[in-house]
Amino acid sequence: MPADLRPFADHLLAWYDRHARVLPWRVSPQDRARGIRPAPYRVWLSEIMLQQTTVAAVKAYFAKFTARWPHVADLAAAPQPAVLGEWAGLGYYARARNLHACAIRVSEEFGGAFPQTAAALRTLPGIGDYTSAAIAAIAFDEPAAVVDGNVERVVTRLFSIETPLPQARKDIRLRTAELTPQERPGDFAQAMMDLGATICTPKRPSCMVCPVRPMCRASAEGRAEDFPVKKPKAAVPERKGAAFVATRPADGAVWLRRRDAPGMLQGMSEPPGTGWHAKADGATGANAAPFAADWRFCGTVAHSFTHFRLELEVYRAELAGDPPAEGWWCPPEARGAEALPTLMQKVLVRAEASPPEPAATPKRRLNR
DNA sequence: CATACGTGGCT
DNA sequence: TAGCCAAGTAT
Repeated sequence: MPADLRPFADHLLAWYDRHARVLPWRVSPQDRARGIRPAPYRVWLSEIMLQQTTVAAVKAYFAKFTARWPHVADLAAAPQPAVLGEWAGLGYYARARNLHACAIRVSEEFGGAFPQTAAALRTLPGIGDYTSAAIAAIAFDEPAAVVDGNVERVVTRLFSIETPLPQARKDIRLRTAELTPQERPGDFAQAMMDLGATICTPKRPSCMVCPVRPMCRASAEGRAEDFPVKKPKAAVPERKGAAFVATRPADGAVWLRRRDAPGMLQGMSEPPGTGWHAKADGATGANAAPFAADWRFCGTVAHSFTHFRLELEVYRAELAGDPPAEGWWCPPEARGAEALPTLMQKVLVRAEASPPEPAATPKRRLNR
């Protein structure tokens, strides 16, 4: 490390010693100094959950997962639907599928012990550049360059990097590697993320109380908020479709199926529905039902995904017997364990909140 | 390098 | 409110 960068890590770590956030998956810098190490399983699990996800949202899920599956072998032994069921609501469901696959590989190929280098961790499903470096640094003291969105923000401000993201990534990684100390690399990584989360925030950063302000070029120039520079995003298109909620009068069960096709919400549960088409394609309606029934329109559900906005028409019908389709009845008491993404939770609420009679707009039944 | 991939909170 | 943002990865 260049001599003029050493004070950065020292100042940051001194600040971290006093201001580290207390988090369920974290070992405090004081305990860490006493030789206490975080369990790699807990570090890994928290890092996967925290990908593009807020600390506040993760806490409850981390508690549920560690209570139900205390060790990686427990998770590896679980059926995938159970894992998806616990993950439901957290989003980015490929993470849950990869989490399970990773647990199985660690159990089968590594005897239940996570590999200890970033390079080896990087080969596991769901573990990329950031997560491999974070686990290696936090759990195994490897001085890896840990670069997440917080670090990108901190580093682009430190050096007033004008190159827009993602073009600037390589430069940011090299700068982070130079800043990272040989000692306490895990605390350093967590300190950078805490700094980004609490002081060096995207908007209205608290430069006046920042422990590294003397070393920050953007702050000196009074333009911290100008970084990182980002490439403008494309507008999100709108799509529409329909969902059909069949209920069983005897116990209020709803008919669900599994989304098997690769793509959105793969592996998750849903009431049967149409594909999601460009809004301009028009007509959905009860005619699109997967099987004939007395479908009643219940209103629409709007939901925003990262790359498109969706408007779903919701229909409901009571069924005497089983529908001629793949799926299963989910009684009310089993609802909580279902792998229902938030969108589908909204659909069920919409269907069940709608009055039973009469049909809002009588739609012709032209279904097969 | 660009795009697909969820969700909830905040401004 | 519409947009932005949060401890990214896979392809």
